[in-house]
Amino acid sequence: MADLNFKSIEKKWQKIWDEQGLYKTNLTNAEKKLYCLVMFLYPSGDRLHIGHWWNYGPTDTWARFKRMQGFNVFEPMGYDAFGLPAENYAIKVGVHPAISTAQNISNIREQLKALGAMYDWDNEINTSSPEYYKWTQWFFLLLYKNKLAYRKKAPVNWCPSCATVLANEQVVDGSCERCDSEVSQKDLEQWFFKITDYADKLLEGLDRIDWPEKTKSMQRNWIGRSEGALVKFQIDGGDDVIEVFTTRPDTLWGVTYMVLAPEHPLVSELTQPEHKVAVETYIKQTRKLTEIDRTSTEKEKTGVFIGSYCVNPVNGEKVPVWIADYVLGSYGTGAVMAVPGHDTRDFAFATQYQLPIREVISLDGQSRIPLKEAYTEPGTMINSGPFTGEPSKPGISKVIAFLEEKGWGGSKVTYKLRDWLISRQRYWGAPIPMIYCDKCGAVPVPEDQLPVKLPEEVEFSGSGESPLKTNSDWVNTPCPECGGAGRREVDTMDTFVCSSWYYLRFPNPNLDDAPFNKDLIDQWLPVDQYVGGAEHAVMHLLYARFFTKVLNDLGYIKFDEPFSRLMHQGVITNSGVKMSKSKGNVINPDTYIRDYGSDIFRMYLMFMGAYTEGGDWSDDGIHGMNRFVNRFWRLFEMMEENQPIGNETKAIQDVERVRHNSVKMLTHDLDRFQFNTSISRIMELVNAMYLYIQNVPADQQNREILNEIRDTLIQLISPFTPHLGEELWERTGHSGSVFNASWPEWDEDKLKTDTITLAVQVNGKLRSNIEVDLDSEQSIVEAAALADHKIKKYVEGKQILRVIVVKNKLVNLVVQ
RNA sequence: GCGAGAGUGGCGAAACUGGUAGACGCGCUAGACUUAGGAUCUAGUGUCCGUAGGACGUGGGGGUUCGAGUCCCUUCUCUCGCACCA
Repeated sequence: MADLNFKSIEKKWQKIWDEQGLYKTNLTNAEKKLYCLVMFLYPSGDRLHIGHWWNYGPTDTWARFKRMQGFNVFEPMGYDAFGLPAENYAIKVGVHPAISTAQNISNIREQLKALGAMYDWDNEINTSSPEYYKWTQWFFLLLYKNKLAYRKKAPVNWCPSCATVLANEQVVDGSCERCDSEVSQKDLEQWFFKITDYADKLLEGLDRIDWPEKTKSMQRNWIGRSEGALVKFQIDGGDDVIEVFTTRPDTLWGVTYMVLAPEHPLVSELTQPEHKVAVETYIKQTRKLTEIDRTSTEKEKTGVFIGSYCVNPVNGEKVPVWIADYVLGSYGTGAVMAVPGHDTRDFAFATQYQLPIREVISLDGQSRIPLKEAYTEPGTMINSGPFTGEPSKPGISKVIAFLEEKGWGGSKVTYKLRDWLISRQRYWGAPIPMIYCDKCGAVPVPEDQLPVKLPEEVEFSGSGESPLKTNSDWVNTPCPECGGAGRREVDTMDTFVCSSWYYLRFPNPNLDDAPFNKDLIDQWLPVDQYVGGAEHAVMHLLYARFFTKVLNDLGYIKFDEPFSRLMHQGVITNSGVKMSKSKGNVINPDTYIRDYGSDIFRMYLMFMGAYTEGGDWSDDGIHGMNRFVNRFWRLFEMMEENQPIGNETKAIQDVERVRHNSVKMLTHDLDRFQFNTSISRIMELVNAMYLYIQNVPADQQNREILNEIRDTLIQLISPFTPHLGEELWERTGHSGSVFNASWPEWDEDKLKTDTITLAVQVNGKLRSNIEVDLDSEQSIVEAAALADHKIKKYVEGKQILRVIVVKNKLVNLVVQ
């Protein structure tokens, strides 16, 4: 047995796996199926970095472990291949995105193979291939037909650097999620998916899935369901009605003014001539503010009176109408009834502009006028007409009923969630399959004409005009309805549309008459284990759930949640800074893989720390992992050269105990993605083996048990170092792949020892250790503890008040 | 500002329902084998004082308990998420 040559064994086993099709999943058998999916990757021109390995390596280790536990594991990989970087590259260098993407994919596929994962390469998918995006377009039409896709002109988020609009989810603190540029507002006619129709379903489903609580709460937060009332305020001396949404209808009697968002449609109509200049100036100012400035809680509240009044329906009072930028046009009705006595924002505004503050809720029914701050807690309704004296909490529904009865309003649920804007003014995406005809309007492309292929000949300007516009041959097409002159939609779809359904495609990536095979995916989905970055919490993960729910509603699939269990890998930083190409601090794994091999590198990553935590990159310990894996290898070398031939039974028991303990702990830890502690269990077993082999002569060493432990060791390490595992499995005379061998079992009885060392404490402080029989009675333990010579001096001449015995753990003597 | 999570040796980190803090590893020290070793093996390694043996130790302060890294209160620091949502 020669020194470990990882290069040759990696190549050797990758070739064998490939030839034997070891990782081709038999999808016709869904018994004990396990669909393990890691978020697919964007094929950029860069090499895979440490973050990719951190994402894919451990997940593959987990999948291999599950396979050995007897699961029929399906672990596919694909490419989220549409997107801006390829197009920006085309603008800069002139290489067509289709060419650069194909090149990147073929490079990345090679790198992925070096990782040695169990990917089923026959099931690879590429979202930019016509065979795939045909079905992305089909989904668009499906949503369109079901009134879940619509076109409207609306103020939308515009990223000047990406030269396209963005969905709300892609705007982070007023900046582009992708490039950090400040996002501005533009009025454009765009396509939306009606995800808001699914707000309640998206909320409800969260209770049924095993996801990190944090992610679920982010989604709940994003959906932002809020229950309250809609109240109609008639304009004084006019026909117009201002509708407001409020969660506190119980404070209706405390309204002293009304605030509209500056962009509210009634503003211009209600502005009186003498206020016009001020109002217009204010609106202009608001426009200039970025979303961040406008929604900053730090900012002092501003606003102007527009000259009109409206009437509070419950008491007939005239209240002035203001506009203020703290009221958002996009939430609720874009109008707020201001109750400064019981809302901190209204209070601040009223104080600023000396508007009246009225008290209508009181903790105990006693008035505290003048209020020093808004009282926002529940209490007793006061100065509230017929409701005076009512407790405010139940008062909410009573007032709602009252409003309904009078026709002044009613109950209402509002959401923060907005419809998903999917149009992008870019080239490298799936074309939206719509045609505009002067006679027939917007006409969907008939399904049998899909895919609407991306034309190759376009001009990439990056100007913000859709590049597809520049190919008039492509744009001009007959209207499918009337045959007259039609024009194709020139925007493409957000790439999040492509990734909203890719997990459905993997089992049947080449199906050409449907996006997926219903029978097959009803058996194989939902995904049992999904792994990916937490940054997708309210984007991809919300959109994918939406798609699944739509398909479920329309009867296409049986399940309504795509990912049963979700895990987020942590982030690997470099000196505390998140790695990114733009910062130029990306650590390339290539040199490590060259020096140590993919197995050792993967295992070192997993040993660094908790998977979900991530951590700061340092290669300080990689040398130690190299040492360990070589030590592991040498153990086999030693056993081969100096074959154990005895049947000694005493010392071997210690090794057996470690073995069973290692198997037990590792099985438990691996299940929960606790790779670092799993690895330390293997190390413990290796250490125990070394001790044994070095202390017991080979002619006495228990041959049979050692051979068993040897096999166990290979099985335990294989998910971490798959190439090494296979090599050792073969060298120790096994036929077939170690990944077809079953995961070792442990025997609880083997973990026990006859005697056990107990800690002896006096007044809670450790003073000695005693040896007693396993499961000894309290009286025996107590006597043994008192007999201990070290303990004697702590107890002598003192009164023993209490003796606490924790079975097989410790004894604590409480003395005075 | 609100919410969640975290803070443990020189370093990466362990510790199940409160029960011997620091598993496993890096680094370091000593020894062995060596022409040599940045290889390997063995032993040691929380801090302080020491001869046995002690004292102190999980961000700080307080509490509950026979016993607290773990539970409670308070405070500091960091990370993440949300942030005028009516």
